[in-house]
Amino acid sequence: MPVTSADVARAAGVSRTTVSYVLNDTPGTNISTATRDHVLATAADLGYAPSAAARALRRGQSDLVVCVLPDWPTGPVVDTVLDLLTDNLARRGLFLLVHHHRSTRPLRELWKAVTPRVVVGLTHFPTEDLRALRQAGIEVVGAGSVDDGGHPGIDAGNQRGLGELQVEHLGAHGYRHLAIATTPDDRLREFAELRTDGVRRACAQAGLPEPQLAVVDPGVPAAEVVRRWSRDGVDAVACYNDEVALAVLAGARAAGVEVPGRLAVVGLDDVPAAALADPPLTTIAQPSAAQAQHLAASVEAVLDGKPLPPGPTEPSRVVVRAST
Amino acid sequence: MPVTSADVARAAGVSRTTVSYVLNDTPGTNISTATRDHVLATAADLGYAPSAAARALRRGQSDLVVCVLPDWPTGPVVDTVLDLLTDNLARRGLFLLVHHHRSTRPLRELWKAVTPRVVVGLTHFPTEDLRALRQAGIEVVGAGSVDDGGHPGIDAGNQRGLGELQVEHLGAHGYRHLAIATTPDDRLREFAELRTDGVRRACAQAGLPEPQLAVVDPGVPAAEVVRRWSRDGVDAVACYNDEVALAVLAGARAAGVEVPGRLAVVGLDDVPAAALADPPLTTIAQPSAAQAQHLAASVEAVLDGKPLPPGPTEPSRVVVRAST
DNA sequence: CTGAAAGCGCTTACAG
DNA sequence: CTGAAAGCGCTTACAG
Repeated sequence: MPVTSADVARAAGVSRTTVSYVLNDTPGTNISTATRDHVLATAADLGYAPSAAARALRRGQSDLVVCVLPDWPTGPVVDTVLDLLTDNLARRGLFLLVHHHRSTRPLRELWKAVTPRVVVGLTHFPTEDLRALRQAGIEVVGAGSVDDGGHPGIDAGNQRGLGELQVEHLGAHGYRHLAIATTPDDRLREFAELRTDGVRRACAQAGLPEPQLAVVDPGVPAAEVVRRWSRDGVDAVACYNDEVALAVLAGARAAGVEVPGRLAVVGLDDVPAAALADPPLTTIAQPSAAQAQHLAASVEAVLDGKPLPPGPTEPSRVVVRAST
Repeated sequence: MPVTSADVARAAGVSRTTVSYVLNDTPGTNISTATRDHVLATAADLGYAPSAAARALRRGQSDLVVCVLPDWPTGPVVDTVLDLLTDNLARRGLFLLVHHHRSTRPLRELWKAVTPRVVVGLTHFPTEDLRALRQAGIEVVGAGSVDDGGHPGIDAGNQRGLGELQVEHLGAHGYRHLAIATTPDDRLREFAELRTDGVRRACAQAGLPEPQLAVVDPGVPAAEVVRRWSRDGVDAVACYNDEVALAVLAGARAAGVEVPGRLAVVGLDDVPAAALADPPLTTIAQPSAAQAQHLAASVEAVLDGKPLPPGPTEPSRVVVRAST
C-alpha cells in the first residue's frame, strides 16, 4: 500500500496542509524549522512518494512535455534536439519524456496514459489527433500536419533540396554520369524517395543524364555495385546518407576503383566517421544545431503563449573532403 | 477550457457512466450501437481528450513505464534496448517513456511529475530514491544500487572484462607493446577508467609491459599520437570504442603507419562503420541483443510479480577483422 | 501558524 | 440498459 500525504501527516502529527506546504516549499507560508524538519524526516522515513496523478489533476496541468519520435532510425540531429530540449525545459521545471512511436499503436492511446503540457512531434500526426490535442489544451509543436505540408517533422520540407545540393556540388566539379545509392531501410522510404527525387530533378535541370538507382546495404562493402557503375561509366554517386556512402567507399576499395579518380562519392549527414573515412568523405551537413535551437525556441514560445519564431534560415551546406 | 467526460455526457444526452463505458470499451456492458456511435461522434466532435491524471488517480496506477537514460552519450546497445522494450510493453498496453537524465536535476523531482508502473534504470540511482520508489509501489529494474555493486546500469559490471578481452586477443596474436587510446569525453570517464583498468590488469597478468595511455579525440585523425607510438615501439593499441579506433586508423593512414603491420588496432562496440573501415576494424561485440532481451524479460517478470530471470550468459566476443 | 473542507476528472460498484 | 454517488490523493483558498 503506497504511503499518502495523509499518512505522513498522521505520523508527523500535523495536518495534510502542513505536509503539502513543507514538501512543496510553498512560498508565502511560514513553517517553523522544527516542524519542517520533522515532516521531512517522517516523509523520508515512511518512504513517501507523492502521487503525480493526484498532483496533476489538482493543479490542472502536468510538468511534462512529451516528444514523439518517428518509427524510423534517428540520427545525430535528433540527439542534439533532445539534449537541448531537455536542458531548456529543465530550466522551467518541466521534464522531457520521449516516446518512440510504433505504427502499431495509435497515439490516441498514449494521451490516455499521459497528459503533457506540450507535445513535440518529430513525426507526422493524424489531423484529428492534432485537433483533439489542441482542443484539450495540449499544444503541439513541430509535427507536420496536412495543413502545413503533410510531411514528417524536422526540416522534412527540404529533403529534395539535400539531393539537389549533392548534384550541384558534383556538377560543379565536372562529374556528369551520376548514380544514386539509396537505403534498403523501408522505414526511411519516404525520405529516400524525396532525396532521390531531388537528385533526379537537379540532374534534369543541369542537363545531366538520368542517374541510375542502386540499393546499398549500409552494413557491407558494396563492391558489386561499384563494379557495375564502373562498367557503365558512372563517375559519381550521391548517397542517401553517410552510412551508405561508407559502404560505397569500402566497396570501391574492395573493387580496386579509385576514389575520387574513377568514382566520386558524396554522403549526407556529416557523421563523425565521415571525416575519418578513406578517403575522407565529402558530405552534406544539415544545420542540426540551428534546427534544434529553433525547435526548442518554438516550445518556449508555445509555453509562453507567444507567436512561433521564424524558421531557421541557416542552410544545409556541402562539407568538401577528398572523396569528390 | 478542456472538454471533460461530463461535457460529452451532457452533449450526448447520456450519463457519464455511459460515456466511460463506451470510451473504454468496458467489458461486460451492453450499450446499443446507436448510443455507442452517438457518444463516439459527440466525443470526436467536441475534441474530447481524457485526463490521464484523473484516470490514473482513479485506477490507482498508470500505464506508463519510464526508462531513465544516463547523462552520457549512449550507443547502439541502448537503442536496441529501447526498441525492444517499447514493443514488449506495447503488447501489454503499456507505454515506454524515456527520460534523458541530467545530473543537474534530481530524479526525485521527476516522480512528482509522473508515477510510472515500473522504472527501468540504465544508470545508477541514489539508494534513498530507490527505496522511496519501491515503497511507493514502483518497481525498479536494471538500476545498479549500492547493494549490487554501485555501478551504472547495463552490463556495467563487465567493463573491465572488455579491456581484458582486447588484451587477450592482441596477446594471442603476438603483440607485446600495447597502448591505450581513451576518450576525452568526461561523461564517459567512469567507463573509460574501468576499461583502462582492465587493459592494464590483463597486461600485468600476461607479463606485458605497462601500456601507455593517450587521449584520442574521436573527431579527428590521430596522426600525432600514432607517430609517437611508432617512435616508442608500440605495436598495438586498445581503443575505448570504435569511434576512437576509427580516429586512430585515420591517424595511421595520415602518418603513413601501416595497419596492422606496424600498428594493430582493436576497437570496441562493433558499430556498422567498423566493418567498412580501411582496414576493416577488429573490435569487441557486446551481446546487445541478449542484454536487451534480459532487461525486457526483467521488466516483464517484475510486472507479473515473478522472480527476476538469470542474467544473460552470452559473453562479449572479439570480431576479428584486418586491423590486428 | 495549522486544520477542515472542497474539488480537480475519472471509473465503477450499486441501485434502479 | 442507464443514472447518482463515492472516492482515488493532492493543493489551496478559507477560517480559526
